[in-house]
Amino acid sequence: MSSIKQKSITLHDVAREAGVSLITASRALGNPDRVSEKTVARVQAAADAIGYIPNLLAGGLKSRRSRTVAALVPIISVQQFLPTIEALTAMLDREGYQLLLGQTGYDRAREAALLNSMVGRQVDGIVMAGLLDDTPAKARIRAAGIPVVETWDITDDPFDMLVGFSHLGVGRAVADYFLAKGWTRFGVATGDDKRALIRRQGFVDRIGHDVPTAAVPAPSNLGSGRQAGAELLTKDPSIRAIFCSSDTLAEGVLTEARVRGLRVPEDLAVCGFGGTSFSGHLAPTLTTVHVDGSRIGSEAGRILLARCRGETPEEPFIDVGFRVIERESTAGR
Amino acid sequence: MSSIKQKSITLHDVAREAGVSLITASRALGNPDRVSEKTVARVQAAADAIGYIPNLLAGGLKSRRSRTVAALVPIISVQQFLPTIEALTAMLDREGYQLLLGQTGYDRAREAALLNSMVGRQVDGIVMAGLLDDTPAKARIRAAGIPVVETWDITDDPFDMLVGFSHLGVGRAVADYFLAKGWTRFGVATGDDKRALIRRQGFVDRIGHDVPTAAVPAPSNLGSGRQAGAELLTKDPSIRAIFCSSDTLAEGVLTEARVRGLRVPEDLAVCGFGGTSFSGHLAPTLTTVHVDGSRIGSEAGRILLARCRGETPEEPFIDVGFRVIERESTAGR
DNA sequence: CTGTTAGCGCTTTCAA
DNA sequence: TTGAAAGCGCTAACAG
Repeated sequence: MSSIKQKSITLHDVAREAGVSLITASRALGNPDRVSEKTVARVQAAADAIGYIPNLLAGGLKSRRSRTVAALVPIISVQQFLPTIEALTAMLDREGYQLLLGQTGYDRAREAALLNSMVGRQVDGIVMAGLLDDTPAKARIRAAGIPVVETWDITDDPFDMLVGFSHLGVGRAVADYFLAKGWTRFGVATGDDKRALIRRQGFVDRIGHDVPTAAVPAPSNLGSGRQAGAELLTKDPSIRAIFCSSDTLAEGVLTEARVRGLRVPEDLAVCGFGGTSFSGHLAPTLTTVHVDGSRIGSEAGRILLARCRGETPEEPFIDVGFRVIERESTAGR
Repeated sequence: MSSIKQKSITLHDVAREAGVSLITASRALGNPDRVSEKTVARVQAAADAIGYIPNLLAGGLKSRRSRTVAALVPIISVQQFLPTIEALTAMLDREGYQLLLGQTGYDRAREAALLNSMVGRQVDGIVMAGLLDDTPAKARIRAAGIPVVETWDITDDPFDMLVGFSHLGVGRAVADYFLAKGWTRFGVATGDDKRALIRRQGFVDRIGHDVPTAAVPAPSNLGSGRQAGAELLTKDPSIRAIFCSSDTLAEGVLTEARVRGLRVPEDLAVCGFGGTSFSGHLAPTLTTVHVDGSRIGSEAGRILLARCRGETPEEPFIDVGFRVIERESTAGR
């Protein structure tokens, strides 16, 4: 197979084949209501017959709409964001938009570079996992007038639109829940990323005093979860309840507890974060803070597409909330 | 923030600012070796000063290179492919390419539609998770001369380039391993996707007779793994060794076995597939078939980029192989 | 080393 | 309802 691209079939060919002008062919395919039904049918037939595929770069150059949206995540393997990406992609696809994926690697220089690259690609919108970092790219995005949706976090000063929830609130809610259960000896197992540390902060604030903490590099995984669990249980064997910054981390703590002969929840209570589907199928089932990542993706897609169509979404600032789901790992009191 | 895009800063502005012609500015930024160092410096300075970001749509229209690559996966939440996507994205990014992500949803009509859309976006290459389905889009891709890398599978008749391994071989290897251990009562827990079923086929072939099988919908998860485990252990309590089509499924089977009071591996041996990082941190640690998904991504990126540069990769058909990693879940004989 | 010319394929604007 | 003209912002090809 040769990599030389033969000259492709253009709208010109379709027009000739259908016996109409270039622009009529364009309209027949793009704005069928502005052309007679008969003509539309003839152009459609011609396009199908010769296998025409419109060049979206050319169209986008003139119309200034690339029908492309950028999504930036730290690393794609951070499972948290997968349902969001999945829902976003599905929603965009339905409207003929495609998703450009970028990985910042938790690095603001790379984030800035990626954003510039996305601006250069004339994306019609940007969805961020998290808040936009304070880089020079910010000004360019504003200058270019590109709609942005920040997600999975909340702030008083959003760049543009936002779909998220309060991580501080999550930490507090878990602390309240633990306190309501009457426990007194707490620990935290956390990834070292910004939002996880904010959840920890909320937890500590509400508990009222500092709490033994094991921090592992983000993204956390089962192995680092076991490690964090081991660290906490070694450092302070009297710990009775552990708040984990992800369900995966929590699974590691559960595993480590089991290996050490600790019963959950009798000897140790464990709470995760994320509300992943697997959390309900562990043994014991895992208490977690559920966040509707899929909804974040579809809401973000919805308000972004609205703005792409030139509308002004009635509510460009959506708090999807969260809820503590009590399961076996903290039950029984 | 308004969605009206003000007229953007173009190369024209840079040229004027630097006091050179348009094309010299273009070369200074794109092919610096064809322009005097002094001019390059001046143009660079001008571009930086006014915050110029090149319009890649415009450049791509003329040069017929969009610096964009499409990656098609069934669903992004199928974890198997994440390391591949991650490595691919990272490699592309280093060369200034971006990744367009598409989800086929295991549906060939959607796959065909997505491929057409990607062709229309003038992608410079396509990476498929799995083999290209036999759709009309195939002919168009060939006609457009777009390089394609099929991954995670193998065939005698690849469309273009390929980086994968034999699923039949995986099934056989696990059967050989089980047989070498001297076991005789087998079961299979599998997702219902094509490649998982081929692995099962290889397993059954080598075992020499049909084997109790629990099939769950792809993508499999911890819950469906527990379900499959329950189904197998109920249907045939004498089962002694289970081959699972993913590590996640295997984790479900391990969990179900534990809940039922079965010891692994004493009462039941379990083997997964994928070689995910978590498999080594379960308790018991999970025997699995390791596949280097990250390498698949980087090799695919490498040969694809080579072709984008007009080179002919010396080896456009790479078998990355696999290997059975023995761990506690099948140890002890 | 630098510049001029001519488009890439499509859609907007204006006119019929 | 249809068409002609005029570019979108950039780069390939050829001159100078």
